[in-house]
Amino acid sequence: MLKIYNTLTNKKEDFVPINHRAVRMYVCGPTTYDYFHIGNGRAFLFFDVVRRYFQYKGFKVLYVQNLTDIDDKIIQKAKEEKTDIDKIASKYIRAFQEDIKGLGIKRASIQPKATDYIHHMIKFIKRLEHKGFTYSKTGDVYFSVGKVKDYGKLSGKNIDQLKAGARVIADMNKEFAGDFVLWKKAKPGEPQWDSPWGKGRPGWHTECVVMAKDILDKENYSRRDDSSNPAELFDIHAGGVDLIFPHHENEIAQARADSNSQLANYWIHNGFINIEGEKMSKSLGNFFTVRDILKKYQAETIRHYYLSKHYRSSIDFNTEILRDSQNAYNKLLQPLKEYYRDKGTFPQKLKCERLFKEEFCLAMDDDFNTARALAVLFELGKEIHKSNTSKDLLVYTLLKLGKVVGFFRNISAHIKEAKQDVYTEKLINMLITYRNEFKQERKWIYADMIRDDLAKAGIVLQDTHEGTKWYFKDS
RNA sequence: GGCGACAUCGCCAAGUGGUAAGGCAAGGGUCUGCAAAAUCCUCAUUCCCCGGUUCGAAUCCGGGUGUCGCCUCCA
Repeated sequence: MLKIYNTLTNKKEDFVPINHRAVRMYVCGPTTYDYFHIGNGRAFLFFDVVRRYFQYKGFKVLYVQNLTDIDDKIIQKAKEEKTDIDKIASKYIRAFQEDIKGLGIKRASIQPKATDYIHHMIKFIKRLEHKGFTYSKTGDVYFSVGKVKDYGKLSGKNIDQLKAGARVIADMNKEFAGDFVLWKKAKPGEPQWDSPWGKGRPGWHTECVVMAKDILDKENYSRRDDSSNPAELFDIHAGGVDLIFPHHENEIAQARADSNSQLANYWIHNGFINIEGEKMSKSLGNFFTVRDILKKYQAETIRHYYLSKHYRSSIDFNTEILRDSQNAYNKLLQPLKEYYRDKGTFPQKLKCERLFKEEFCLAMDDDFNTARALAVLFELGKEIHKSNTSKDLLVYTLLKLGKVVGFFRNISAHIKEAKQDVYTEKLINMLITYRNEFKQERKWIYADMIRDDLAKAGIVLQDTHEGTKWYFKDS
């Protein structure tokens, strides 16, 4: 039984999907005003693994990830670069898709853009207004948090505490510091849409609620038969811990106000990445973009790094830790490389070795304990070396389970690639022949010269029982 | 001021009542003309400190100490 830690209840709970054959997830996506950093990357990648695991278990997965393409920061960036927000947004949406792909993350089933939903949002805000949850002043529309029962349940806060909160900056138009803006009046020169409250744009907290509902409608995900579930629900709504408050809290508040829905049954939040013990964030400026890290490290290295610790813990980032992950991942790759070099292919269509599979699933079922799951893969790798009789089965199992966490992407192509250039291969084989001649004649100096010079060119020679093998240093 | 999390080998990191997974690094062996790579073996009687509960605690309780997060845009 899969157990998931639910922020809503602060407990590990048995996962019971709304539909027993399908899982619907909504994962908060990027605000597209910059390249995303490795902290964002952790969330995107981890929830990709969650999705893969559900698929591995036989669920059909609806994976929705929004793109926030209208927002203060985008407007700010557009001003700085003296261009308009569409250009900024589309540039970074494209970059987002590229970097996601670079990390080996599967594309979401649906990626709604906030600007495509402005009219839906206006309709939604009108409904909230009609039900008496809002107030408006001079063109801004606010949501009155105090009118929602259970406000603060997700983040474990109560309204009185929020009142006492020392750091809530007073917005003169707000009746209460915890209220949030649903519709923002446009300032001159800002992007704007017509609305019953004048020209303006939606506040950030509204888009996910509206898009989530609409998508379930469109996708024909009907309400659950029993009427105890009053509205469309996702199984999972996910994002980083920083989104718990106020973002997700406010989403729930709106859903409650609108249709007494809690939006999703399970709320999952991943921990932060720290730089030298301190939170990494755009506002602190101490961040690394995934784009830059991908220039130096392969996706699987980064993946290993992310998954080596439980997703709810915070995790440090530095170059040593990536180097460790690189070495670790290469170790995992080794038995596969060896197998492939011997057999020229990988085993197909077997069943996973039972014990390893069980151990792996036990780890993943325990609130996605990827660190424990990786340990199972390493044990499996070790076992492949030792085993004479069941190598095929074990190799197959390693490949299959590894893919659940996103490892071994295009592995056979990757191994083959190095040898594809026929001329290179001929030339290097020629040099190897010469070197062997020198070795026969015990002219070590010349033999070593060939080996050393090739090494400088990035080609490594290995003397083995079956003769001299070579490979490119980075493959 | 309010709320919360965490502290396990040199480093990273699982384990939440039954006697310390895994990875990196390190040391040793095999292989080699020497290397490199690979491979095999070794590597925490002990889990921040002090008390308590228990037949039994890294795990539960109480009290310290330390680190971090949220309460503001943020994954």
